[in-house]
Amino acid sequence: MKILIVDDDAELRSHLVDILNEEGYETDFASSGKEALEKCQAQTFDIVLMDFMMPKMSGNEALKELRKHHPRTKVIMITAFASVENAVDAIKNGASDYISKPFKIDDFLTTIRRVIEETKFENRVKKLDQDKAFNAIASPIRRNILTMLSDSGPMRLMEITRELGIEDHTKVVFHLKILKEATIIEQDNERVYGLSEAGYKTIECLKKMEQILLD
Amino acid sequence: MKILIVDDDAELRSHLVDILNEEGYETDFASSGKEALEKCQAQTFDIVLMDFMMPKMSGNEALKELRKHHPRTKVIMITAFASVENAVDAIKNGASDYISKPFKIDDFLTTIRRVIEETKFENRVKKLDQDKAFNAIASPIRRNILTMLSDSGPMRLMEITRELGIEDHTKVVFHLKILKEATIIEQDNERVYGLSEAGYKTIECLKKMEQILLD
DNA sequence: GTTTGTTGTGAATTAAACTTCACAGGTTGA
DNA sequence: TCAACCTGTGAAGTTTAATTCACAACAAAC
Repeated sequence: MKILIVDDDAELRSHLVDILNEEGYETDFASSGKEALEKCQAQTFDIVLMDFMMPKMSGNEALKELRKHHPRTKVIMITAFASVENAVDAIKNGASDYISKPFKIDDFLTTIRRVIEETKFENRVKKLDQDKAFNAIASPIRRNILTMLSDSGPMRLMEITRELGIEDHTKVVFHLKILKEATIIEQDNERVYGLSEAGYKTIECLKKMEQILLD
Repeated sequence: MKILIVDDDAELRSHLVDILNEEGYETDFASSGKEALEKCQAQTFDIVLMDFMMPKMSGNEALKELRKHHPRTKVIMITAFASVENAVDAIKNGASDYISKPFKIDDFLTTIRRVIEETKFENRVKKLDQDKAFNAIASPIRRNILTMLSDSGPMRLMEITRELGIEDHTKVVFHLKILKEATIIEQDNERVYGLSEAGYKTIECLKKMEQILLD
């Protein structure tokens, strides 16, 4: 777990770094929003801990930029105790949580841990989705279905079945179900099968792989 | 099967087009090497039939260009009867076969059919290779092995086994064998496993897919 | 209103992928 | 030389994926 601490107050910054190091986290720090963005460009952090109030680029601006370019790193904002609206603002802009100054070390660590758990959980879910997608495109039949849907647009069950030259339609139903569970294809209310948003991305990948593998 | 006939002699050209159409092939024609390249750019041909001797861009030049930009379309050259060295030249430059002028229609068709059979065979083999590759990357374990080899360079069996946290090394052997059969990884004479040329391409694909699927 | 075609479900079977186990040759180091 | 480790094979067992079959709801066509 790599954590970046961003604060213009050198004393607080190094204090937080010490605490987190003691807990076994890998840390780095930045004294401004600009420096933080540069460090995030160079390496990948799991969590960024950022002060809301900073000179020049405000924490909120840096937050927006971060979420735009590194959607997978979580941001925790440090706000002044009084300003609830700042905290709400931060959440709206994509912060995972906020900590009000002054805070107890225990509360601080609890927040960090919770966000880490959330991150881990999200990653597990994404891994599962990925596994499904890779499995879905592992079968030649399913790849055929996908390229068909890509070339000819949405199709009905029996159209697909006949185009594939398969006699038993339940076999096709089986494969369509797998593609649907992987959210690669979807069915409209008239039961027509078509590529989903993720499906178009998958097709893109497929095309690239075929091209690369065929030469 | 789409065939492109390239010849500056309009009479011979339309004669060949007629013969091939009668045989049920889809045809198109061009009167110069330049025109042929343009047509190949716009659409994909399975076979290009090209006269060796043409004004301006020679058949040989056009052949080279074609092979460079469209390695999957086969080229059959038409040469003058006397010039054996031209035929040899054509083969060296990547032509699949050649036909000496004048020729009998039967011989001509036999050559066309042979090249078509070759193409079909090659495509079947490539399809099989592709299936293997997609299967190989369908397993999370094997994807882990690939990313490990990509990140850390070549590794020995037990290094891989321990890094994966697997107790039974024969399990890893099983997966390595599949990756080896898909020619994604290879073993040097000291039994160290490393990515093959196709392996690097596969990793590239994997990275792209992961990135696309994760967002 | 009966037939024909479409779109499914759920259980049973078959096939393929994966794992585990027993064993064995080869190398290294004490 | 003997013990410890690495690398692997082949068979048996387990699990998962894929196919086939029997059946059914629903719609359209005759």
